[in-house]
Amino acid sequence: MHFNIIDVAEKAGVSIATVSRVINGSDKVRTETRELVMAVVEKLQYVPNPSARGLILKRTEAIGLLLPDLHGEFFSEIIRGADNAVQSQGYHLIVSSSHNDPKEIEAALRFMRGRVDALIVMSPRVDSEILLANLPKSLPVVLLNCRTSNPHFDTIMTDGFGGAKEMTNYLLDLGHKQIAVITGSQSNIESQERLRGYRTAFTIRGMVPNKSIEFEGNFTQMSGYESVKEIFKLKNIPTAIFAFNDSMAIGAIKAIREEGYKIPSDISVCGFDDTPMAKYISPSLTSVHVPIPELGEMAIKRVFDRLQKRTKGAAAHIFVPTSLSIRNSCKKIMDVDISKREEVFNK
Amino acid sequence: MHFNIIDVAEKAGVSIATVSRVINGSDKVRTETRELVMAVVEKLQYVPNPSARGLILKRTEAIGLLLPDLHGEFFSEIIRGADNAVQSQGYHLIVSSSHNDPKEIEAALRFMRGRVDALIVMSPRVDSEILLANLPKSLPVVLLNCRTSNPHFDTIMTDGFGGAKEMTNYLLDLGHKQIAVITGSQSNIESQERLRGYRTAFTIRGMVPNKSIEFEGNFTQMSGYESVKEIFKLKNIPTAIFAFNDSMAIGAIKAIREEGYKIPSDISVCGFDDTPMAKYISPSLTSVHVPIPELGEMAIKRVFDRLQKRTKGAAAHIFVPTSLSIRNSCKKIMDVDISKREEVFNK
DNA sequence: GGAAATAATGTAAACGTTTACATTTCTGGT
DNA sequence: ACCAGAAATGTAAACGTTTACATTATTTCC
Repeated sequence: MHFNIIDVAEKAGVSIATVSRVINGSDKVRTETRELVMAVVEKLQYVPNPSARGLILKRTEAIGLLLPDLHGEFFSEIIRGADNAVQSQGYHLIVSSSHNDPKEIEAALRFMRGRVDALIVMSPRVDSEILLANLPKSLPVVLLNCRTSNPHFDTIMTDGFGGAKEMTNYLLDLGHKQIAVITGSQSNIESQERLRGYRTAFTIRGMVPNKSIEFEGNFTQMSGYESVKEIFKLKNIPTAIFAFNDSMAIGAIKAIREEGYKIPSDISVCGFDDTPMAKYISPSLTSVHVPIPELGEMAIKRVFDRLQKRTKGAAAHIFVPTSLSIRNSCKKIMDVDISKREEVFNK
Repeated sequence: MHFNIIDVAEKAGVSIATVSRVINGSDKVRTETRELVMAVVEKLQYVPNPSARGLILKRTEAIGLLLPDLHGEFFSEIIRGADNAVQSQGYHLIVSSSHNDPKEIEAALRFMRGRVDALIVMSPRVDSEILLANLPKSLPVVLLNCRTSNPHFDTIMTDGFGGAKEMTNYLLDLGHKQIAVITGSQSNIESQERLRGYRTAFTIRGMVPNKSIEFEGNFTQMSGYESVKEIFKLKNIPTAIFAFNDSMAIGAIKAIREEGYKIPSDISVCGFDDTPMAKYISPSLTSVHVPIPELGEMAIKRVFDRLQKRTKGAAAHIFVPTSLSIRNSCKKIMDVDISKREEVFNK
């Protein structure tokens, strides 16, 4: 039961061209007629049909945001940052999430084609390289934390390597030597980067990271919890646990306490991402700070730059630095403590 | 640089009608020609233009989801449930969030018009009644936790009243009498419902709720934290604190500990929503369980029923019950304890 | 007052589909 | 071999806009 431009034109006694001009604000149309038309528009509650508009204009005023399965606060913070940024430009966000395997992403991508003016893709799986290869090159695309050898796309990457290295260094400086990690899924490139950073921190000091205390999680609280249960089967309990996101750190903390250990006095724990939650749990969580909403915001900004041709030329590769948010979940190790549990795993 | 149906038709040596028929799977077209066409489609990577399609078909295969500002895990869980449900039907979700004031919602609504086949609206502000009144009645709309006197729309409401009442009862049964609440924004109808439930639990027992220990938060961790700081300025510290969502409960816990009190032995704390986080923090949080992803799922199901005309007739008003997830953050009050702090505020 | 310039408005094509209806091509029965 | 009927394919209108270009109305200037 919607009116179209013809209805408006008839009721106002003008041509559809005039109505169109009024609607689009542009051009010179007599104030008198403009007001007349606007009155009719108002009365009829006329809203231009976006399909018809999109068909001829070839733009939709929407930006597509492709996310993997969303757990925890991370992705909603991304959405928040992105949505705020698009709205300031009168654009809108089309979010498609909850797909991890390339097949689903492809379906989502097909859906997006023609419905959005630009695309922000977050596909952290290693095997999505192929997929990323044949992303539509007809629209601006920004890759968020994706690995690709294709230099054609703008990318934004957080420094997972540097962040993990810094955190590991921090723990080493506190005197920890047996630092277990709980990683994300093996096929997740962010997790890979963080693992690389973790290991590098050791090797830089001439130590060798102990691969037997690297546990694979999947970024959920439960996987953090379960990994710790595994950790406690070890002969020598590590003195610190580095979870590769905050959710797993929280799961880890629960498990550690169930085993009767205190944090940080018995075991230090830290996370990654520094989600809003981190500073509120107890002990407040030491974490690698990632500017999450800003990530979404930056991606949107980039996309608008492309859209408005402010930025032409080669793809940009933005590297977002991380920092340490040091709180109360990690503690300098007591020599006494170590002696009870230390194992000679480094020279 | 995209091909259209005409390109495909030409390359395949058939008419566009035939191509269309092949694309849409329907109708009788010779297997031979079908394969021929499909081959061309494949080669040209042809994807039908959704605008053109939407224009003539008047459907978009997208469902709009309108959310308020998203904080914490609640809304991302809603999205998760909804997205999973739409994907199983080959549909997609257009999420628009981060707007609280009616003006913004209206803009989002205008944007949605013509872009979606149905709408799910979550607008928990009291003053959005007007807005809800002139929601498009040309499409199926499901209202999620919205108050409206308009019986025209399908609604899904969680039983905030019942949940809060039950939780308050539980606390009263544990012997608590001074139960502070930290509410959401005053203008939030869910918060109002919960408050009503809280008060009712008292009055049912012939007690009168102490309004001076009702604190207004805004569903963020920080507001929970700050409310507790206020609470500790009181002469008589309540023995229990009931936060109207889990995020605020977490903020509250932090503040309580900073004041040197233990949970639950000194003060009991409970939340609302039972987000995934709740069972992992420590002490694990007693909370009113709300089936969050299921809420999104139900809304989508309802919308599809309408879309496929399986459900005609009057609007349905679904009432989603809540339940108590009892964990370790609340404790039976010791008589000794109360005596130290009790105030005669009920008969 | 009237030509020239300018401003306002109108006309019609185009965007890329779907589908009712028209046409062509097959099939099988005589 | 031919025809009826069925099956496959094609033609063209329709969906609701925008906009180049054409037309008409208004102003400006002598």
